[in-house]
Amino acid sequence: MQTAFEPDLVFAALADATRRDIVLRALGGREGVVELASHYPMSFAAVQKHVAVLERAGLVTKTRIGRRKVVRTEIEALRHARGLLDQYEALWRGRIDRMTDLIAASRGTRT
Amino acid sequence: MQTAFEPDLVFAALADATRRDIVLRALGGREGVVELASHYPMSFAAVQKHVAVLERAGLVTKTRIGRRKVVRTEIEALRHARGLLDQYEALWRGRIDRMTDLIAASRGTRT
DNA sequence: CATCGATACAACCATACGGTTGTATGCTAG
DNA sequence: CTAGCATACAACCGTATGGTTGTATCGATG
Repeated sequence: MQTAFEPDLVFAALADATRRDIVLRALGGREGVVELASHYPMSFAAVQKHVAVLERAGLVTKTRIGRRKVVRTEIEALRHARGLLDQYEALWRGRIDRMTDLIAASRGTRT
Repeated sequence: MQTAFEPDLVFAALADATRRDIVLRALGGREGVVELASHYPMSFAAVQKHVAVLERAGLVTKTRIGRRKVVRTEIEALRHARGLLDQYEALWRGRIDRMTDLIAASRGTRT
């Protein structure tokens, strides 16, 4: 079972450049936390925390391989986030339609 | 000129349920800050701060109408955020393609 | 001009966040 | 079993965030 989609956690996780970069690197699903950490000018522990944030948000998963844990991006979570923004746009279009309807209605039927 | 798209600010702004709701309500572009505040169980000043966060992120704009300032969602900013997630997915597909290429290449030419 | 309604802003508090270092756990290899 | 690498976690620090209340500004109106 996957982690439930929590918009707060997902958007908060994406609100940091380092974490967005980790998401990109983890698309390959080959690097462990040490390899990931080597790319950033901060301590290993800091990167580990970022990975933990991404993991809680469901954006990445870790799978043990030997003595390492490989980090892999969950593309579905990204799609889910995108879908939420899609909904906003759909609602927006819905409002436009409704306003258009109102205008049409008021032109036709007064009141 | 519009506010530059700052992923950190945009995603951080979207990482709060109250702010996401304000974005939805402001799609209509009719309510002032007081009207918006009336929908939430917090002080007027708190809602005002949320609106300010959204404004800094470029997700909403305020326009003076009489003595009120009407808050309206900038749908383009939402599209922009969605576009970034689209790019992630595109990159992901790119990786798949590249991996497929690698596999094909290694089948042909052995390392 | 005095007032009132709508908005803005400052000061303050508690908690969360991003970073650090240090210590503990888990696997793999000799 | 011991050694060592990869990972995890705890404690700590400075700053940001989300909330509060109180005061100040701005614009319309009597």
